[in-house]
Amino acid sequence: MSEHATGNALSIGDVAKATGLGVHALRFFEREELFLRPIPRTAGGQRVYGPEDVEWLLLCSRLRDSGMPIAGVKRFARLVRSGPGNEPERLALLEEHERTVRDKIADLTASLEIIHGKVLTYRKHVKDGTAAGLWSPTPSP
Amino acid sequence: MSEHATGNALSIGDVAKATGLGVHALRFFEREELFLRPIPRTAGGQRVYGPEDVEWLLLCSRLRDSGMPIAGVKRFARLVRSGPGNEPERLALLEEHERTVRDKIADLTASLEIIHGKVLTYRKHVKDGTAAGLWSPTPSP
DNA sequence: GTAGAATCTAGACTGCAATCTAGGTCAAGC
DNA sequence: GCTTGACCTAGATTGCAGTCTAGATTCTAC
Repeated sequence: MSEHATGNALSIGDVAKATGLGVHALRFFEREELFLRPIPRTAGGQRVYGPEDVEWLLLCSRLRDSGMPIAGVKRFARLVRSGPGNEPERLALLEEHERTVRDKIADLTASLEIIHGKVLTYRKHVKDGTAAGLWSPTPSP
Repeated sequence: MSEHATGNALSIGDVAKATGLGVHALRFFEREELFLRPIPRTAGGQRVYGPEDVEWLLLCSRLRDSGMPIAGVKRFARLVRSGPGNEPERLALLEEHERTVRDKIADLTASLEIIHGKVLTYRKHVKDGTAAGLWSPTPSP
């Protein structure tokens, strides 16, 4: 199934390579109903994916990596699966997630500033050899 | 212990309020040796914290919230506890964490761009009423 | 036609980081 | 002095998100 694809059929291993997900994760996602359609099988029962499944998985990975829980992806998948008519709900879900990602970035940036401040302090003290007694959390340790 | 502090003694509940951590988490942190010193106790066995413990916990929270695992915080605490002389190691640990935080922010920003793109697409289609058929992961769903 | 790689299922297991439980003890206000 | 709320320990449990196992089957290449 990996070779000279007659068109676009992909094995689970191909999809794993293409998405960076493990085969276990792909089967898990299917159990969790994160796909947009029932993945077809060969006569022998092996999964046959199409490129659109890979596309979808890449989006799912983005959502997951940016902190959306499986349950959120599942809700989005369910909306998409249920066809046209619920676009405002999909939009709301995405907007909500966008907000949480922005908040996350803001939090990380705030933490980064503090951490970077510590780094600068330590660099200075290590360079000067004046490091003794360094520790108290702000702004020293 | 919460009232008119004679100086600065804090109960576990006070510290929980001050740091946003739960009392369970504070006891857990102590078992994990994340503190810079053994927390003293009253005659009756109750923990007595000082403001410096709160300061330290606030830094720990920043490190945790920015993705440093407990084991990392523990290593840092151990370095600080073991006194002057290892500042270059502390610096290395903080620099390493700073790098991972920057990477995390970069990843989130990349995801955010994709998500925001979807949001824009959905907004447009919902507004136009042309939403039918929207779904394929890039750039539609 | 057969060896070896890849895949299948159901279900058990992992790791992290708390969080909660049970069964008490302690302390502060009235 | 007593009630009520905060606190104590040790250990069990939770939740999330995979990840792995075992044992069987299928597919691919020679």
